[in-house]
Amino acid sequence: MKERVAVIDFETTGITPGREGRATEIGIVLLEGGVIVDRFQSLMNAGVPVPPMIVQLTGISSAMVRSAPPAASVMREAAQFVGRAPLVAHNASFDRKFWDYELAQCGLSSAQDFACTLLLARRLLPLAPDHKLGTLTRWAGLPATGRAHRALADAEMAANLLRHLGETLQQRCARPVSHALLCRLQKVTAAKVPQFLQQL
DNA sequence: TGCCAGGCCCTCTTTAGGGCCTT
Repeated sequence: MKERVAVIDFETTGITPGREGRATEIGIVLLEGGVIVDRFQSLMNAGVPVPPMIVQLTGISSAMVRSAPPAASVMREAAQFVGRAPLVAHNASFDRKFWDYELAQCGLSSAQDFACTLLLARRLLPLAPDHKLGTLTRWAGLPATGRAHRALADAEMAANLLRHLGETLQQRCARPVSHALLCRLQKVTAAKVPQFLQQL
């Protein structure tokens, strides 16, 4: 995939954006031609405490968040860093909710397409034991990127997985793999993937 | 009042239910 894409991951205080869930950290990896060309990572302070379960999961504490830059300024920087690049995330429906919500908090919006490595892995790697990001990374023999459940390490894992999925797709269809093609593929039901690939 | 995610996918399905995946 020659084009530039931005692979994104949020750490948050909960599952649903709003009063209960706010972003605590964002990690973004810019990928060009399958190669990581730039990285962005920042903790962010949205003015909410981090629940103990989340501290245990991510290692991100309320004290760390309190001393971080305001969420709005981090999101403005993140939006500038991403620019017009299409986005990718693992279980993108989750990260998209927080991307849209946190951007809206500082008066910004985003219209980029989101490709989802979870949906793509279910279609292209059906034999994996499960489709968690960590499992897929180990199963495919992709490099370790650091502490799981930290935003930049998870974004790098998802970027490596995206590259692997691109290579897998390339082997199965004789045409260049683009973000637009991945977005089309993830909308095809799993059972119809062979037919979809054959018609390319 | 009490509860509280939601999109996707599979199947013992489609007038539904339950598991996966993200924090």
